[in-house]
Amino acid sequence: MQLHKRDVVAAATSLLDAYGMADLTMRRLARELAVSPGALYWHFANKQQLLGAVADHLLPGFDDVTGSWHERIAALCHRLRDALLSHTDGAELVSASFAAGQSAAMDHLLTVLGAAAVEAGVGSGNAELAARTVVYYVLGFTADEQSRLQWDAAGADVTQPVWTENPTARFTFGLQLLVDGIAAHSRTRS
Amino acid sequence: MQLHKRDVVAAATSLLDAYGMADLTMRRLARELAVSPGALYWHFANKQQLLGAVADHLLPGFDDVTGSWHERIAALCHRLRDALLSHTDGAELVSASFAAGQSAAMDHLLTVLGAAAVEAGVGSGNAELAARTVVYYVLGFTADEQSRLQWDAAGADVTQPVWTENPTARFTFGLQLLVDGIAAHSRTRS
DNA sequence: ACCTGAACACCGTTCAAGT
DNA sequence: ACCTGAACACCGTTCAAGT
Repeated sequence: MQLHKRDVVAAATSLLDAYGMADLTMRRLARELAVSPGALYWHFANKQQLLGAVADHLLPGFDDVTGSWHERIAALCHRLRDALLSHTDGAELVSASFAAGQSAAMDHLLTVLGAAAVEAGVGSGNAELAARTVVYYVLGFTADEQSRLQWDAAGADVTQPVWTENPTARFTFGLQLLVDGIAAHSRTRS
Repeated sequence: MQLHKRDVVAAATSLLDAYGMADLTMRRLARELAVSPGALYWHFANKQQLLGAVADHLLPGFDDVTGSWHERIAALCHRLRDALLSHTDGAELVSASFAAGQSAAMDHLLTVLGAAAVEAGVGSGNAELAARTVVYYVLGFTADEQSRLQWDAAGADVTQPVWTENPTARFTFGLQLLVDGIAAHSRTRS
């Protein structure tokens, strides 16, 4: 039976969920699919491209978000965080794919966030940067949160400092900081 | 002649500068130092710890920064960015070490930034998060900037989009956004 | 105390050759 | 067009044994 891109991505996703990024290797994935490692390179140019496809598979849509510009930013960020937290090492995977420019979904999110920033009154030359700043925050915060979560789940019973409590409330606070910053720049032209 | 931690870190730094993170391997480093790979494990528990030491070696001090809280934040962030840009893959290395909790220098920066946030009037429970948000921004922005810089330098003559011009001005703009956000939270208690 | 030698258990990627 | 088999050139880490 023929191997399709979507089968590879599905198998990679379940490997990720079960064992994490360190065990998401081309060889292990090939073994899981009962093909030779080389077979994957017929469908994907390299590992980065495959990881980008996995990232896009686990990310949600970002188009059906409505409301004022700051409501949209908040909703988009919570949606991104939720998706990342739903998969083992999700934040790490998406961060890497975003940095490598291999995630179409993240590029699209940037566009949608940029539009919200423009609506907030940020000059169009700076809107993309405002959008990127928001993305850096969500990825950084969530990667941090997730590594602590997974560390705890792995049985490390070290008592965490106060600041790891109420992660959602803390996430919202940091987000509000960015939204306020964008609002303060409403009168910035570019 | 005995191998010392500082020799290992120095050799690792020059390997990094010359060939980048992908070639900064334990085996290659051992070869450069004319020792066996196992020798490195007498001085460092693992690769992450060694990379953390390299990160701390290339980072500057963060204590002699004066001025108002927003001047201090700006100065600290510019100093961090400058250090990252001074070494091949500097942003990537420090990001990884920070995420892995292996950089004492970054932990210290967090403290200093947190103090500035407290002085800005952010509740002490949220100051650390404000500090982290600033760090996520600097690391994210600079990693992005540096990967484009290094790509160009490697001879890719693709015309970059408008938004890659004036990186320092763009960096300052994004930073201002965060500073404004922190200022807006001056009356937040925690 | 500090290091070697050699092994263990892997990697990503390429490519001639097969079907 | 799609895949196998086998190779190429590596990895990080461990550990008995040496000095």
